[in-house]
Amino acid sequence: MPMETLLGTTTFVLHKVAVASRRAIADRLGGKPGLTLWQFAALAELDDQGPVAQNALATALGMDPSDMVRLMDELVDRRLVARDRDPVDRRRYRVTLTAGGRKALAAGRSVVREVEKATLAPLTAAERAMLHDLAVKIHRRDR
Amino acid sequence: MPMETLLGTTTFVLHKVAVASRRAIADRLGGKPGLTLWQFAALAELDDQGPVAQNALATALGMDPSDMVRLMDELVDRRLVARDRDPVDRRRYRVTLTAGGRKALAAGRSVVREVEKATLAPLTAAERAMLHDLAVKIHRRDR
DNA sequence: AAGATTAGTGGGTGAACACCAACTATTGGT
DNA sequence: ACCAATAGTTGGTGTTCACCCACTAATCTT
Repeated sequence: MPMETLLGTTTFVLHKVAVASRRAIADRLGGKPGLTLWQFAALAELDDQGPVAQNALATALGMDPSDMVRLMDELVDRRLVARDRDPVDRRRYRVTLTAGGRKALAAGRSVVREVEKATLAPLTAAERAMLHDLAVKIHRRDR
Repeated sequence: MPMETLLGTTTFVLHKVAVASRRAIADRLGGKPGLTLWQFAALAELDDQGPVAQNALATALGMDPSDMVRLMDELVDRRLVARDRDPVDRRRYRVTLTAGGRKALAAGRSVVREVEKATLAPLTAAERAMLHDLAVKIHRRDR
């Protein structure tokens, strides 16, 4: 594999693959679950962390707080999350997943699993595990 | 590693890594070589394929022909490529790398190599090779 | 009580991206 | 000669993304 071609650079190929799967996931998240990628990520993060403030959620996902507001506005509208003032510190919200939110999250996860399965189909189970490990290893130092 | 978290989905982590390295490369390409990612890709593709028509270049890179026009306009302006009508079919251009273009490409490549090296630093040489193989394997079926 | 800090909000920006329609010049098919 | 198809060009579109500033309400510091 020639080192000088675009296909010879790992990050380039990685990027191609990642963007393709991102688009596939985004497209299919827009279907049944009716979620954007960010909305899905927010729901997933909420599920991981339990009730949190909007701000914490925003920084956890590496996005601007003002963008998080608008994201939450819609999720609240659709009753996927509940946004109540934190009684301890009334500047903050306590954002929690509703039953509907959990349902949407589950639907989203199954979409992600499907696409992931299709994307990684050319690999054996061992290779998939290896790829995941390597990606995580990079991601850790990288952040 | 829990399958249900965001960090448990391979494509998600892959995407994070890929986007980070893309940004790093784009930032540093903007420095000394003064190139955008697309411009760099075009130069690299030109070097791979030799003189080609703009259209062929556009489809090779998966971009719109009209966007390629504007990209080429700037590269021609900066004398990084020469754009001459193909004498055989005068609808086409024969786009060729100039000496300056080759120089810019070399500078770009060294940037890419540096960033790639830094990005993949947490991995051993064997792991880097493995990662590249896996990425290419996915990319092939995926296209 | 005053001033600094933090959470959330609203409004807005500029760049990148991925297109699309309409047009000219040229060529190939018949 | 005529028509269809192709290469390139121009001038747009709408979306996403990643910000930034100014502001309110609440809290913390002193």
